[in-house]
Amino acid sequence: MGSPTRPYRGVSATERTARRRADLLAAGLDVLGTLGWEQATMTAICARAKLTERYFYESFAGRDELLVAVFEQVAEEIRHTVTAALAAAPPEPMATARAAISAFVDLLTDDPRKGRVAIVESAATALLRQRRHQILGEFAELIVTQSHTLFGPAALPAPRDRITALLFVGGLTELLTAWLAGELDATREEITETSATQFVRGAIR
Amino acid sequence: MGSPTRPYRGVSATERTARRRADLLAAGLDVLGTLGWEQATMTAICARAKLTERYFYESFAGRDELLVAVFEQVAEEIRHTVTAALAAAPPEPMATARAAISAFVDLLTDDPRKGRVAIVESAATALLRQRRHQILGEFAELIVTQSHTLFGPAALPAPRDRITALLFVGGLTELLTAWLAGELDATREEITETSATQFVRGAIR
DNA sequence: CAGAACTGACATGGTCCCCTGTCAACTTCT
DNA sequence: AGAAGTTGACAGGGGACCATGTCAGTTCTG
Repeated sequence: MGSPTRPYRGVSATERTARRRADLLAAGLDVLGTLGWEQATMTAICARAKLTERYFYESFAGRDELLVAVFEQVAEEIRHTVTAALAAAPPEPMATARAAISAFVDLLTDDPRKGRVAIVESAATALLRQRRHQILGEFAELIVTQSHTLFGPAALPAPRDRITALLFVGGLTELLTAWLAGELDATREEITETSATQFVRGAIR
Repeated sequence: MGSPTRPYRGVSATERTARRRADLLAAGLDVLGTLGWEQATMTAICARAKLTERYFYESFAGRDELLVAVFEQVAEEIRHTVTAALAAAPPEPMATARAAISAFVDLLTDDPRKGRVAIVESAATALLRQRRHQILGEFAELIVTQSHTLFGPAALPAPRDRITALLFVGGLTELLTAWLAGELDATREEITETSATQFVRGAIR
């Protein structure tokens, strides 16, 4: 059974495999984001996608590879949303921080599955942790850049800029974990406002 | 085969089971802290402890229960070390923060297995995450208390005090993850100093 | 229309680990 | 010394999931 090459039901071969891949990713997001990693088995994901295991291997080498792909899809969406919010915000520290943070929080709360995948389940396996860690590092880098453009020479010098940025992104994820779990008696505004304040305070010399 | 009740090789029954439990915990710390959660199977832990699976069930209901116990043992050690450092430090903000943070960092670097268990592997399963999260909350609470005794009326009001504390403990774990993995080009002093500064800055109105 | 590709449902073997059970060797107590 | 408790080594059933295979039915192509 080689790769399919012919159209079927009016759909080309490449489009069919692409569609199946997308279905698997959607099913993966659904299972991982609602039932968690322990339940996110190949069989369960295939069942939810209404596809056979054979089509799993058509697009992914194994379970981990799909889960990483799911996570990266969410991460990419976050990155896109946040950079868009950064671009749209007035070039003033508090406003910029507020815009970026609330765009992030909105994304995670609008679709709780993405929130859970991005923040909770992304620490389940070694491979996922590795990617999560790497992406958090990229976000920290983004924050470093922003700090320097916002504050210029008043920004922290290296390596304190990066240390502070890591402290901030890591803290934000833990904070949101607690908040999304309902363990923190605080409003959305208190969360974003306090976080933004902490960022602005911490990013200057 | 009920619970053992007689001495054996000069050791009482309760002491023997306690010893086996301790051996299993030590083996669990070793495997979890060096090979990671995926390898931390009951069989592997029993093999390292030189005990049979039967003695596993003597002290623990299953794999998860032992791993949680391992984590809590490390957490308890951290709590003890940090509160001792807090008590010994001069009652001045920067000195207090420095003392607590470097005590924490020392513990994690002196025994890297504990570092990995406390920070990395503690997010592996749902049960572990739950405990980890809960304990991070307790540390945040500790920070809140410290802030109020250190800064008095100048400390942040609720819920901003707690938000900031969660932001800080979460950030510290992520920061140390990156640093312990060697991905951060910074010295131990830069880490503790920058973290302490961020805490002191963030904890006041 | 006939043959080949494609699809979905299902089956099968394999692996790993959990969990229980057996048994011989050793220690303790009577 | 003999009976009973304790220990370590190992065997084996059971379950979950992975990975591959079979097969009938449908759709396309020549």
